[in-house]
Amino acid sequence: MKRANISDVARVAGTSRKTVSRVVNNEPNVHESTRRQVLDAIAKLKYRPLTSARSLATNRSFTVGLLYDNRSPSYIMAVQAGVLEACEAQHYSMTVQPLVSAAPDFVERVDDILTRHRPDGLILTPPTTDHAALLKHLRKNGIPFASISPRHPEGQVGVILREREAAAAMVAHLVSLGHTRIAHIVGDLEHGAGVWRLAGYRDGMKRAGLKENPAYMVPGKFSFESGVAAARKLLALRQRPTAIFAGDDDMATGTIWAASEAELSVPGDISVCGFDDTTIATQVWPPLTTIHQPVHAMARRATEELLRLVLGRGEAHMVELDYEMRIRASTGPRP
Amino acid sequence: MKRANISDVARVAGTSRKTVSRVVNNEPNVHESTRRQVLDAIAKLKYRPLTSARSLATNRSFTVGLLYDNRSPSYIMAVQAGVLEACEAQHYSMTVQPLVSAAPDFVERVDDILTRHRPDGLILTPPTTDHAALLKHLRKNGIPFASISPRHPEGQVGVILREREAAAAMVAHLVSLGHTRIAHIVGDLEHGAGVWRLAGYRDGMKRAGLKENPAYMVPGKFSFESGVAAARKLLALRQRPTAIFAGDDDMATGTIWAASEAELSVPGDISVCGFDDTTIATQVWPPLTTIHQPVHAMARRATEELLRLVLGRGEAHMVELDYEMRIRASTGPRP
DNA sequence: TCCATTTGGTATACCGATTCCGGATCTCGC
DNA sequence: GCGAGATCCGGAATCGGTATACCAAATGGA
Repeated sequence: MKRANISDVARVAGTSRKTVSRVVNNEPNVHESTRRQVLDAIAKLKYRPLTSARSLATNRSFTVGLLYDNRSPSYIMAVQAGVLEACEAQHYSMTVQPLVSAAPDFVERVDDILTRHRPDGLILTPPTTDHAALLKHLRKNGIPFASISPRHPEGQVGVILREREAAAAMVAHLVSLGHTRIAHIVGDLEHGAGVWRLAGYRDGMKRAGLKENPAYMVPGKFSFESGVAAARKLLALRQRPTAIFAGDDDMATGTIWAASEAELSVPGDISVCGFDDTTIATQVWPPLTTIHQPVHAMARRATEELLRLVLGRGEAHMVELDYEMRIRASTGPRP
Repeated sequence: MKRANISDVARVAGTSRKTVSRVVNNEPNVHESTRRQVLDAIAKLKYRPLTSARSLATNRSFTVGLLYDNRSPSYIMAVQAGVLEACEAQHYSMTVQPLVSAAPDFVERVDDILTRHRPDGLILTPPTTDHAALLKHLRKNGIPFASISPRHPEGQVGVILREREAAAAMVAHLVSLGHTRIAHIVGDLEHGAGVWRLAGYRDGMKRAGLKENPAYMVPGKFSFESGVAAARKLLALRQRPTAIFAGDDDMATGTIWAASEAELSVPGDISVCGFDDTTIATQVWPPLTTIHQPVHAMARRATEELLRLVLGRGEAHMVELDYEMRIRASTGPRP
C-alpha cells in the first residue's frame, strides 16, 4: 500500500496540486468549499506531506539541531524533552549531536552537520554556548541559534536563570541556620554557571558580613568525582567548614559521599547543599537542599524563541527565568 | 556564500552530474583519473550532498528513529550515544521520539512519524519492544526495526543480555555471604527485564536450596519511588530479610534510602544490591553491588544490526551479550 | 454600468539529488 | 584489423513538494 502524495489528493479533491499545498500550509485565497473538499481528500487518503520533498522545495529542513557536550544525562534529557515539546507544537523535529567542544575539528564537525542536514536553527547548551569560533561561524553563515544559560547572554537569544541571585540566597539560607564557616565547591569556570554561582556565593558572604576564606573555595568540574575530591580536601581542613555549598547537585552528591566515607553525619556534623535540583537530589540520603533549575521549561522556552526567529514571527529575546529554592534535609543548624 | 551543489561540482570537474554522483556513492565504472578530478572539485568547493534531495530521489531518509518511553535518563542517554555511534559510521542520523506506549493513539503517533520522516529503520527500547500492535504495524508496513532487550526475542533482530543468568548469579553472591532471608523487589513485568530477573532470582533461590517466601517478592516499577515503597514494606516485616535484591539500581537506591530513613545501616544491618550499574550505582553511599549492563554497547550493536538489515548487507541477528558482576560495598556478610 | 481590484484557482518551472537507458570508448582474442 | 563485451560516461526523466506567473471570476466604488 503506497502512501498517497499530493497529486493523489489533488485528483481526488478535483483541484490542482498547488491548491492542496495552500490548504496544507494554511495559505490564504482558497474558498471555504474547496478547502473542505481538499481536507476530505486528505483524510480519506491519510495524506501527510513528505518532509524531504518540502525541505528540498523550501530550502528549509523543519528540524532544529541540539548541540551538547558532556553534561549529566538528566540535564540533557530534560533539555531534549523541552526542545521536543516546543518542536512538536510547530511540527518540527529535532536531531541531537553530542560533541566534544574541546576537539580541534569542533567547528568543522558542526559545519558538516549544517551542510548535510541544514537544520533551520540550533539550540546550544553549555559549554558550546560560549565557543567563540562556533558562534562566529554560525553568525557568518546566518544560522539562527538560541542558547541555554550562555555565559555572555547580552544581545543573544535564549534563556538564562538568575543564578547569581539564587546562589546568594542559598548562602543566606545557611547563614540563617547559624553557619559562618561556609565553603563553596566552585564549578567549571568555563561555564557561566560556574562563574555566576561563585559570584553569588561571594555576594552572600559579603551581605552576611562574613570574611572570605580562600581555603573554603575549592575548584570542581561539575561532576560527582570532582565533588568527592573537593569535599575530601575541605573535610581534611584543620578548621573544617560547617556547611558546604556545592556548585551543583552532582558535586553535592559527591560531598555527601565523602562525608559518609569520613563517617560524618549530614546535616548533623556538616550541612551540604547543591544547585539544579536534578533527579538525584531527592534520591540521595539525606535529600538535598538545592536550587530548582527548571531545565525542561528553559529548553522549551529557548526553542520557542528560536522558532520565532526561524519562522520570522515577532522578536526573539533572551528570557530570564526565576529559580526556586528547595529546602530539604541536607542542611540543618550549625552543630 | 551559497553552498555548492552537484552541478557546480560537475562543472568544475568537467564531467556530468551523474559521474559526480557515482564518485560520491562509490559506484563502479568511473575511471581513476576522472574520479580524482571529481574528488578535487568536491574538496575545492567543500561539497556535501544535501540529505533531503538524496532522500527524495532514493526514497530513503538516511535516518533511524529511536523510540522510547519513560526509562531513566541515564539509560536513554546511554542508548542514544550507542545509536549515534553506529549511525555515524554509516553517515546516518538519528531522530528521537519519546512516547507514551500506553496512550491510545500510540500506534497512530508512530505512524505519523513514519509517514512524515520515513526513517529507514527503528530502534525500539523497552517497553515499546513488546507493544503487539506496534510490532504488527511495523511488520505490515515493512519497516525494519531492531529491539533492545525485547521480552520475546525469538526471531527478532536486536540485542539481549543474559539477565536471568545474571540474576541467579547475584543471588548466589548473597548466599555466599551467608544470607538466607533474601528478598526481591520485582521490576515492571511488562518489561522482559522484570520477568527475567524474577526468574533468575527464583533459579538462584532454588539452586541454593532456599524456600521461596511470597512476602519476600514485592512488586516495583523500575523507579526510585517504587523502590522506596517496596523497601518500606520489606523493612516493616516481622521477619525482616537480611538482603534485598532490587530489580534495578533505581529501586536499589530507593531501598538504601528507605533503610536510611529507618536508621538501618547498609550493609551492616541489611545488604542491598541492584541491577544495571547506572551512574547512580557509584554515587550512592554505600556504592551498590550490581550487575553491569553495557547499555551503550548494546545500543550500538543493535543499531549495527538494524543498519545491516536496512542496507541489505548480510544477515541480521538477535545478539546475546554477557553481563558482568560488580561487587561493591552495599553487600556484606549476614548480620 | 463599467473599470479597477481583490480573490480563487491553474500551469509550469524548479529544488538537488538519483535512476534508467543508451551511446561512446577501450580492451582483447582471433 | 575487426567485432564483442567491458568499461566509462552523459542525457532525460523522476522523486514530491513549493514558487512564480498568470488567468478567470467575484467584488466594489464612482
